[in-house]
Amino acid sequence: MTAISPTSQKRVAVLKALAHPTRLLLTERLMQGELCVGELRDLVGDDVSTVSKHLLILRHAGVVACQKRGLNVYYRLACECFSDFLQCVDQVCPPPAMAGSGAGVCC
Amino acid sequence: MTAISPTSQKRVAVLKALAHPTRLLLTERLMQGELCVGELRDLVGDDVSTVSKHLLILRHAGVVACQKRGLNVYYRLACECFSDFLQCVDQVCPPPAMAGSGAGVCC
DNA sequence: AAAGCGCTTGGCTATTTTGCCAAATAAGCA
DNA sequence: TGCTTATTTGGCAAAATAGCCAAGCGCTTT
Repeated sequence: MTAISPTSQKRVAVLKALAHPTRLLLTERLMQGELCVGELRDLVGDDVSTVSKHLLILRHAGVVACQKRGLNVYYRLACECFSDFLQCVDQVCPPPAMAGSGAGVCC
Repeated sequence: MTAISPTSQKRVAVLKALAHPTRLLLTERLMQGELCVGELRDLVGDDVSTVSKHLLILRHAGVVACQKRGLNVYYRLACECFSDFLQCVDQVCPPPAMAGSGAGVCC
């Protein structure tokens, strides 16, 4: 019955935000640079409203940030360390494609 | 409508496994060393069957591994790089408690 | 072999999440 | 001002997840 610490709560929020195929795809794509909602919708193929809600969740978790310019809202990563983060995820247990490539130091 | 890559699928599996307060707590605790299911149940306070199912999810994602010894099943982290992983999570956007401590390089 | 202990699995309900449509809002343009 | 475009919000039904109880299974001990 150990209580959950504020730090762990924040971790869960970030992890939850990224633990969805569409939201991870959006975030991975934003590593290449900012995009507006319409462009992101084309990328994932969902309804715009759905994409907008996914982006809200990512924003809420502090993963992405946005800026309105004219009619468009441009989204970008809230921090550049995201590629390091993905490398860490892959190292927890390397994905099949990378197994044996030496990329994962454990498992 | 971009398809999800096998690598991203694996990432989602890992992230999903950890994106639950109880499962994150279990995993954080296993950083200190292996424990059996009964001990982990005492830690989180849920029903044993619930804990067992959480552990199955973590095992399936490759986060933890287990070994049966006598009557008990002992769980441990599948790889030692997990503390690095947590640091990465915290850096995506530092938790309130660590904000301003210099621990997070971005946001 | 029978009973006890630790864990897992099956099954069920409650809760949460997802994703669509429709409507509302905001900003540029005729 | 009114129209069009880009995005967000509300609301709902479908799907996924969580957590409890009960039953099953494998070891160990007697």
